[in-house]
Amino acid sequence: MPKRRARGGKTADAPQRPARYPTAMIIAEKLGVSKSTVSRALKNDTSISETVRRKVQRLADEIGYRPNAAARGLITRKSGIVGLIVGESQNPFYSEQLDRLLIHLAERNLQLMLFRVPDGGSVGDVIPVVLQYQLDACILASVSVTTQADRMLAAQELPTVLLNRVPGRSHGSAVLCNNMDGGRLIGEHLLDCGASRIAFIAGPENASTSIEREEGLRLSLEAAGKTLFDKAPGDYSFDGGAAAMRALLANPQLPDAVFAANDIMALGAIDAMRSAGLHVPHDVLVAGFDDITAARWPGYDLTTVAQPVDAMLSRVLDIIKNADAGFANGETIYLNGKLQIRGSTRV
Amino acid sequence: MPKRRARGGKTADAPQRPARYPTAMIIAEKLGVSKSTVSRALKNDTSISETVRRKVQRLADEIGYRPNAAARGLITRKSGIVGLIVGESQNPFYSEQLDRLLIHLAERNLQLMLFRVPDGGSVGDVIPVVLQYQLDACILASVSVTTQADRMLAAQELPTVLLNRVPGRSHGSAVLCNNMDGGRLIGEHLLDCGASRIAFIAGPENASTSIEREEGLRLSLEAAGKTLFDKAPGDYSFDGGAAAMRALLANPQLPDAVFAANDIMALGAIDAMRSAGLHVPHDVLVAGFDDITAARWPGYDLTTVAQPVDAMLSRVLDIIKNADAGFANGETIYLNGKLQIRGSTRV
DNA sequence: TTGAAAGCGATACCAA
DNA sequence: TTGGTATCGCTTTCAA
Repeated sequence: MPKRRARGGKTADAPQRPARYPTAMIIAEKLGVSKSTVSRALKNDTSISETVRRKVQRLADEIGYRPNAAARGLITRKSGIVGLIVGESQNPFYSEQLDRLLIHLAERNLQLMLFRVPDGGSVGDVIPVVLQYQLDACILASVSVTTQADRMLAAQELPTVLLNRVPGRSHGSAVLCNNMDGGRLIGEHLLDCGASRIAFIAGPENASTSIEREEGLRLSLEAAGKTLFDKAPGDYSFDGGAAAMRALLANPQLPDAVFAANDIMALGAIDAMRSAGLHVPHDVLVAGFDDITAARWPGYDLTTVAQPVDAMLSRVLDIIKNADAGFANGETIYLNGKLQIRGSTRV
Repeated sequence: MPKRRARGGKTADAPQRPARYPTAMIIAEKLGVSKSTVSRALKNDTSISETVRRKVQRLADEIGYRPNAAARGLITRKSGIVGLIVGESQNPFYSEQLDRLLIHLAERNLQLMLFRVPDGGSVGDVIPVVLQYQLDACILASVSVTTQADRMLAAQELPTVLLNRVPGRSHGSAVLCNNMDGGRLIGEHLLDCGASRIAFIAGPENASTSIEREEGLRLSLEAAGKTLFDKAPGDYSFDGGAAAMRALLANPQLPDAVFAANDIMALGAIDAMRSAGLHVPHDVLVAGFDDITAARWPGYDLTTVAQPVDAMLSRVLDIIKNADAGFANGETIYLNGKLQIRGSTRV
């Protein structure tokens, strides 16, 4: 007597529950071959006779067989899934970047799982969840990585890449836009335009991107024997940019150029100036950073630094692929942005 | 002699490969209990002694044990993952919606896999990939569902919900904003503002959302004994809205109000009017649909219909949950939007 | 309340 | 080139 089976057995005395979807076993039975053969036939790198390969392939296509990713991942220890951890942010730059990321991933047959850090929480809150899924790698963007989270990640065997975040003490890799260089490009350009009273609208206090962009701006000013004229704190949001601009306008002497640490704040700043009856670029030059779509809208026509998004993502995926192959990973890559001169600084 | 093991066995003669992360088996061994017990202990609904439960729980927390989602999914046939299929689109509305979706999912302990239909492709292209992952459900947004894809999905046991898409012949469910009613709201409002020559800027030709919004507009006009004054084709993009507006401006007589089928086109239309020296709202009233963030920017201050995003997503998740429980699903839910009156129609 | 054992569906080793 | 079999890590009967 055959062994008894708890579920879905194939013995006549057990109730048959039809599979919810075709499995390799079903194909094997229909074709009178072993499931090993079916498995081999469907990835055309292992030794198999062409006749059998085609036979299996045809039936598989016919019944719409798709190997179960979970089962495969269990044994191969590869899920084909990359995780992306994002924070709360209405910055359009991230959604534009996300769209590009999906394209890069698709090119390499990878899928994406998206994790969002809860409002007011930190990366550490989602890491336990992330780890349940056998991700091939994990990208962190638009979130600040606490040292605690840093340690949690370093303790795992999950290859991690920071996108536009300065790496902490972990052994993960990072790909960043050269923010300092970008800040310098803007500074030099504003000086070229004849500006002498240049103000900076900063992002959140601890945002490395903002700090570096400011540093680049300062360096270019120093090189020209000048200093930063004014500075207002912002928060990388449209409203924050507008508020910062109003703060700058409240001072007795106005700047003749403003560099906002990102585009969305620059747009807010422009709106605030217009409300105050000022004209861009005639009264004040304005520049941003990121080159989001709205920066190209004629109503703003914003000079900015375009982040090399595709190049950055390409490097991110290279790192993921190498980590996959078992190479040590712990590189930090800076890629230069490109100055986009538009109407907001054209006098 | 014990059975030979190919990999990672526990017999002394086989080479030991340490687990890459803690498993239930490891906890079981350390605690001298069976892995069944560990499994039971961690979901506190099965019968287990409180002593053992706490003991297991503590060690699990200590070594950071997280059950392998793939292995669990293999047996439970639930992955805890919901898929979202999106098309190519730079409409900010979708990224704002995505952010909300992540929040709704997190509340129910669900994760998200994101699939993007390749440019120029159709949903049918990604369905085979989607099916490899044992998703609990699948949401289709911002993609047109071909009848072919419709059939592919209907043939699967994958609960599917269309978001703002009119359901085809499949047995899937759909949640939509009441676009017709929204169009009516805009029409009535524009008439209230004294407009008499109302033009419409349409979305892509086959977009049901655009067709329905137009229909609502027409109904409200008819009710007032009027007809649509003019219409220009758009494509749901900023540039498309601007181009459509220029087309309207090229006609001998100008409209005194314009309703764009979505916000992003309305913004483009406003920019185009300003470039042409026209003033909004004094020369022309403008209204959109969606209530994206940029609609609130002071530079646009756009009157629009706010889609009830949270209510819609809430219904989507209810449907998913019910489908999960095995209830038949084939409902179509319309939720009314809310008119947001702003400066672009305030005279 | 607990443990042993049978799978979930696939891959990969080994021997034939 | 093929089939048999052991596993991946977990849940779930069934028996104790």
